[in-house]
Amino acid sequence: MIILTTNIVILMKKKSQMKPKSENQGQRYKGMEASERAEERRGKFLMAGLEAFGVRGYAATGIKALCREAGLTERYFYESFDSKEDLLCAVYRMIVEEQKNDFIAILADAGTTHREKVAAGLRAFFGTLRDDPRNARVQLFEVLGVSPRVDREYLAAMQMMSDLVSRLAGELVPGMHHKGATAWIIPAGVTGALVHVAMRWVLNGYDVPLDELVARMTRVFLSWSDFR
Amino acid sequence: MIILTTNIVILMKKKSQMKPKSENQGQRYKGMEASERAEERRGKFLMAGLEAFGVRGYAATGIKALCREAGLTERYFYESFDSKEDLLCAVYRMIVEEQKNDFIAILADAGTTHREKVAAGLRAFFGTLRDDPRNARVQLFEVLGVSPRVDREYLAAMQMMSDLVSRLAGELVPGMHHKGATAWIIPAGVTGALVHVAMRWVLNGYDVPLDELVARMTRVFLSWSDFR
DNA sequence: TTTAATTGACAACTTAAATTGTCAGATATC
DNA sequence: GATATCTGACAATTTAAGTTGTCAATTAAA
Repeated sequence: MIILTTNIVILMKKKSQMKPKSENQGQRYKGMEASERAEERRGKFLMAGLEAFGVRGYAATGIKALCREAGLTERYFYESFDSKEDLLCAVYRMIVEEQKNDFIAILADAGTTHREKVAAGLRAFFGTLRDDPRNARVQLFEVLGVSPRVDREYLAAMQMMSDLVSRLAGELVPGMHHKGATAWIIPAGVTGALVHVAMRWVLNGYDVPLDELVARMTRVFLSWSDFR
Repeated sequence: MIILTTNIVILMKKKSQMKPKSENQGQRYKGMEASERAEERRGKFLMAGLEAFGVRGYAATGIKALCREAGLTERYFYESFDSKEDLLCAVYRMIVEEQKNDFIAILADAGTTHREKVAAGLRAFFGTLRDDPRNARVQLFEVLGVSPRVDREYLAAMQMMSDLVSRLAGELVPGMHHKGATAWIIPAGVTGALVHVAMRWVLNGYDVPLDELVARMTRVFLSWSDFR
């Protein structure tokens, strides 16, 4: 389910942050500050979420199972996250951020030709999905239709991907910057094509070699750069 | 959530079909046979589902609300459907079937050129989405991530769409039939592009005129037919 | 060694929705 | 007009999960 009444946002009431019973603490434990320990626990939940959502699926995973996976208990889950959905968003952001950074690094690499950049970008995208199927499952399937909030995250990520496509295409064909109300169409189309081909590739068990997939999609991508 | 363990299918135990208390009935009411009345009620639920799912959304719609919308009560809902999910599948199929038939009619129309067929096909696809926003919302957004079963329906519909794209492209470039393990890639890419552009178009309130969208996507489609 | 905060295990509570059941009133047949 | 089926309203039950609360065991500081 994706929210269409995009203007209406229901603000979530911030949880009471689970303060320790007595206020003024900050004791060191296991050689770490309280905030460090909390950070570490948060990280464990992120890893547990990737594993559980990516292997058994979001809907099939309960809070208790997540805690077991993380080796922690419910109280610590609610220390760092408001809900299961909240954790999913955090996991998704982590994944998407990483891919974005990889992609930007490739764009910034001045030592390669434009065509090589396209191939490298596509290789980074599809390669990541192949190398960590949990990652693939979460970002391609599990985030779909969870809630209005997750939908917004998903659409924002798609938008970001379209923007990266635009930048890459813009480098390829310097004069092509569309300005009009239809400038979004081609990048959105490319993004949709990449995501959908990735879905099928994953569902079919990565049955096409990475190199071949990259080569083919590179040709498609390049053919598109002509449109304006 | 999309099921990846595609081989495991949990069969649903068929409901007891809600037989009338005494077996051997078949009385006529309001001038109709029992089966006709049941059919009519089923149809009301299909319409109510399209309206409710398409306007308020699948997750936000409860069984009771659905019954109110249909002007019937729970017992009749369970007469025709196993669950809310079951109704969603039925609504989705209804929508997809109709679009498929439209598309096939266009393919069969011998009086037009191939290029005109492409434009007509795209116009049918995008036009339907614009003319009934409920339909658009259900088929583009609401079916995502509901359950493994709905995911299978969705992926089957995408597969069908890819097949139609292949047929259309095959007519355009007669010699292009790929046979290899990678033949699915380009049609899947086209399908993903169409669906994703449609999503953005709907979310942005149909801000680009239909004609312009069709013209632009037609050019993209045609450029693709060259790939093999 | 003593003490107080922290942690882990798990039970208890809460919530929300689907599903089933009851029964009086409506509708056609005979 | 009498009777049996069908229908609609709505209460009762069931189910399933998230969320909160309790308490003993653990860990580090003093």
